[in-house]
Amino acid sequence: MLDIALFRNDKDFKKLLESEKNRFRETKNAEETKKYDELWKKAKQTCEEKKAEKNKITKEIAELAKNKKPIDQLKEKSKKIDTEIKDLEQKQIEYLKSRDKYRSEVGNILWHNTTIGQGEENNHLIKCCGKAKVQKSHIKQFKTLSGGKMQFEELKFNPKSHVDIGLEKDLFDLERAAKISGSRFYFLKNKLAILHLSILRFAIDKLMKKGFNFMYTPFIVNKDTIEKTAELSDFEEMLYKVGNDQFLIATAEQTLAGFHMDELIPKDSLPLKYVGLSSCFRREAGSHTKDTRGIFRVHQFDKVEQYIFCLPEDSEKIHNEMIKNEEEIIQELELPYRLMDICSSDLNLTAAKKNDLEAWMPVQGTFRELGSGSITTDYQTRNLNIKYEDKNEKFVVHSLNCTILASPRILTAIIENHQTKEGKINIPKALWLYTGFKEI
RNA sequence: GCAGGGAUGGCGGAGUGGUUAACGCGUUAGACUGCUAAUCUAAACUCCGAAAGGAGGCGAGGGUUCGAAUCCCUCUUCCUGCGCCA
Repeated sequence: MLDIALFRNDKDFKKLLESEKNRFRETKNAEETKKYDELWKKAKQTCEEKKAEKNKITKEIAELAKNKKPIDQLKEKSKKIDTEIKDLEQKQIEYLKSRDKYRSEVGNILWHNTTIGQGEENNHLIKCCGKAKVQKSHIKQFKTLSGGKMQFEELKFNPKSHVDIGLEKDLFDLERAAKISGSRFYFLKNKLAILHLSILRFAIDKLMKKGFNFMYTPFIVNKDTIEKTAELSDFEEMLYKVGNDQFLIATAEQTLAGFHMDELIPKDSLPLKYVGLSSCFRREAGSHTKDTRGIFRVHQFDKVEQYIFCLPEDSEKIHNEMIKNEEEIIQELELPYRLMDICSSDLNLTAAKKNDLEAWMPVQGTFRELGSGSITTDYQTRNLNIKYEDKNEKFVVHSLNCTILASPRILTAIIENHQTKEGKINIPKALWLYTGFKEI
């Protein structure tokens, strides 16, 4: 959540309200936060005055007891104050709870160059990369979606969807998965399962070469951690609860963010760069009709994720680096993609800025998200209490996250883009060493 | 799973019911001497407050007490031993 100081200072509060308006959100959360903060402060003050009074009496008793003098009268007085304190304390706690409930619903302050706009159609196209294979009937739409900036060649055959190819070539089993687990589950089979493993390892090796620490993280976190790393809406739509108070992670971002919880990080060790591998679990509630066929949108997948802790002034530079890392990987997988700046209304609360990388899908005739990277400033790290020290003063570190790739989603892009007229799937050269085969 | 022992500042570590959580290391600032070394002095948990000041803090949450790091209960977590196990 945001620094409470931003709500107290008029100038900052104005900026904050403007940011909320630019997100096309009501300013009620911010206003209620401010209101309850003031109530809390007042209640706290009166409560502390009572406590001070009581502490004074306690000290007097200690003095009397030392000299073996009677203390009964003061004891009575102290007990009386106690009941008053209890009431005041109750009030104080309630105000603080309300304050932070509203505060957690205020979005991060938008980054200076975040695209302001409402609705997906206002996302801003940053760049295109690669050469797309486009069916004749999709050319017009392709040109619009790529802003006319992307190279393409017309497909000379009718491409098959990843679902058809997968079933034809016995690369996954969806029916049996549905029978034993439910919809949106899958068995990956044979060479496709190998490709899945290969692609993860390929990505991890690449990032380790860039100096990232590789982390294979837990898949389950406790309530405390999930509350500090997820947003309220995630609990309703995304997260699986297991056991009493534990949750399956929806992304390694949650474990990596929590890795340094309650730590004071030496300034000169920043930035701390992590690349995590984990399975991810998502309920996908509220997306019942979307992408139901195949392995594009599933309840369980594996993801390689970058997560970096850094100094506030380095956020933007590092964000760009992380996006570049993602791009490099997708380029080596020879997938045509576009990079989008997500507009303000479509940002999650944590993100001040978010860029999505979307691959061209020749069968659907549209771009689909492969991953995204966000500037989150100190929004998560404040909850997690991760600080660094500079000249004996403590500051909250900043953090950023960015996908490298998620599989099996990326497999759908590979299958559809790299299929040949003869019905084969070409494996990108970069993966040969890992797969041990060049085509499926 | 069972039994025993722990959890105190950035780190190490004392403190077994009474006013201000000792001490050491490291950090920062200042002084001093050719010096960034040594030495000396000071500062540094969190919250409210412009400040003066006040409140809360010893893994978390409760309780006993005028008063709890210290006593009691529940939980979390770590260590040791035993058991089980891919």
